[in-house]
Amino acid sequence: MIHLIHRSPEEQQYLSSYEPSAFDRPSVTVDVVILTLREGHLEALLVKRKEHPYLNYWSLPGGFVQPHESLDEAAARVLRQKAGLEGMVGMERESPHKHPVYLEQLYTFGDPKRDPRMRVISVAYYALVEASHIREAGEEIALFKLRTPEGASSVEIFDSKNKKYSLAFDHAEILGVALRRIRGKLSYTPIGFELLPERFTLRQLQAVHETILQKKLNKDSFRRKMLASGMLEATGALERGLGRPAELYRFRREV
Amino acid sequence: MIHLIHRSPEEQQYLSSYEPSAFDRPSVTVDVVILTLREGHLEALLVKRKEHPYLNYWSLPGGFVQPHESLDEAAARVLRQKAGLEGMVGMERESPHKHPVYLEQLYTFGDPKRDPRMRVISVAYYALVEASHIREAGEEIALFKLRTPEGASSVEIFDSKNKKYSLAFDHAEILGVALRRIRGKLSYTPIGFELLPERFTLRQLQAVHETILQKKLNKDSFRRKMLASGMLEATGALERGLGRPAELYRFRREV
DNA sequence: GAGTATATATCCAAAGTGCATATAAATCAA
DNA sequence: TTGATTTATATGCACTTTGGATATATACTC
Repeated sequence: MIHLIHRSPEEQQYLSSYEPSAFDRPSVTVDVVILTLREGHLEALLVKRKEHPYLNYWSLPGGFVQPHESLDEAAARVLRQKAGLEGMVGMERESPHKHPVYLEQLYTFGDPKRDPRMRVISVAYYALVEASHIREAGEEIALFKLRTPEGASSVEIFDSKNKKYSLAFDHAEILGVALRRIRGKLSYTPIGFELLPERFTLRQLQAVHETILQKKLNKDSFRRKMLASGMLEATGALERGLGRPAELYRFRREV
Repeated sequence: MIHLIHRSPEEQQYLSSYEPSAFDRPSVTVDVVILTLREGHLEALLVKRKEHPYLNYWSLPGGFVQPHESLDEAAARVLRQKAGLEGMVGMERESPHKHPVYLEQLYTFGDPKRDPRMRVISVAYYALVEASHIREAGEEIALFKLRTPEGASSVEIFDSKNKKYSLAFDHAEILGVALRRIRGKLSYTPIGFELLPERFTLRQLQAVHETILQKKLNKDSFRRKMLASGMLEATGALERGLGRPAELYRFRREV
């Protein structure tokens, strides 16, 4: 959306002689909160640091923004390189790539002391990923359960054996902002289906919302609200299980 | 919220020998969308550029993030230096300073080509300011009316004579994001009183919401909703005018 | 004091929500 | 095959919320 403007010779002269190193520049990174749902728990994908500072601490996958890539591109690259996922900002999931996931900018963190090495400003993103698309990699990359203590702004993480860990940098704070964002978003968008397969039952969608919001929802009014929103469309197919089969719905992305 | 961790001698050695110039670093600026309400119009404070590129174009007030200040501090500084306003992130308006205003981070813009000189990443903020606190400064700083064309994502600006101008850089886009943010926020927060004096009538608050949302609201249900929210408190004082005097309310910031 | 303007209170119908109950369609066990 | 069980879907109803109309209160102007 940059305006194309005519540049006078004077301006071109100015631009070509411009010396950018006049300012102290911070480093800029992107960190990506990758959220998924497993066994009724909201979990985040974390990577173990192999460098100082916070050596061996678990941290959000991230990386420096490269000179010629946009912030969105940097976030998508981190998603691809660290988690093997194709991310697309703005939930356009119908691309031909393997597993495009919902990706959205979250907030930018710039406390001067958030990294002891130097000034690092981090543009945080969050992604919603269907659990089956995530591959954990042993000691390097793993999913952690999230818990938000009452009234606290940051988040606690637990591994599969329910052992609690501390996060590197201000990443617990970033996770807290991500959880508050997605919870707020649920009140006006059924964003939950980003965590489900393409076709899903209303029950599954409700379970997703309940897990994220940490509270029970009324089944009937949830059904009515979802169907009335016009954002779901019945596929005709049925999900079989114990009891009457349930209609499978899909999100209407074209609207 | 940085974790205090014990640093081993090995780690301290690493930190002191760390050479940060290994990466190409972008410049980082903050740009502040300063919104106010005048004569039933939503307006933004803009400054005329005195340098290339976009010489003599109107632009958002902004500045480079300094090495030792946080992003919030940089935004507050821009507000102070360019508009003479005291900004406080998180709407804590009861500070003893002259005119603390609502200030909140908006979004971060990082297209590699958004500035023709070099890579500049801009962390945008928006501020809500009571019109009486804004001083325009002739040819340098002025308020512009905002208009969002149907379906467009960016914003058009008009001066007091209704002459239309083009904005520098991607600032029209930034204004568009700011307007969408504040409109969305109105649905769950009566943020409108940030644009009013400390004490105001329900009518005034409704007028603010109507101006921002560009649509008429139902008077009675607006009253009920506002009073039921528990966020307003009657002051006992009355606003006199033509007709029956109206109760003056104030926002309950302590809640 | 009459007329006007605006704020506040009351009333009612329409829509939305939480909850209870009824019905439908599958599985499972005899 | 039949009936109990399980889950999905449909229906009914009380309660709340909302939009809209109307009535009343309190100021102003003439």
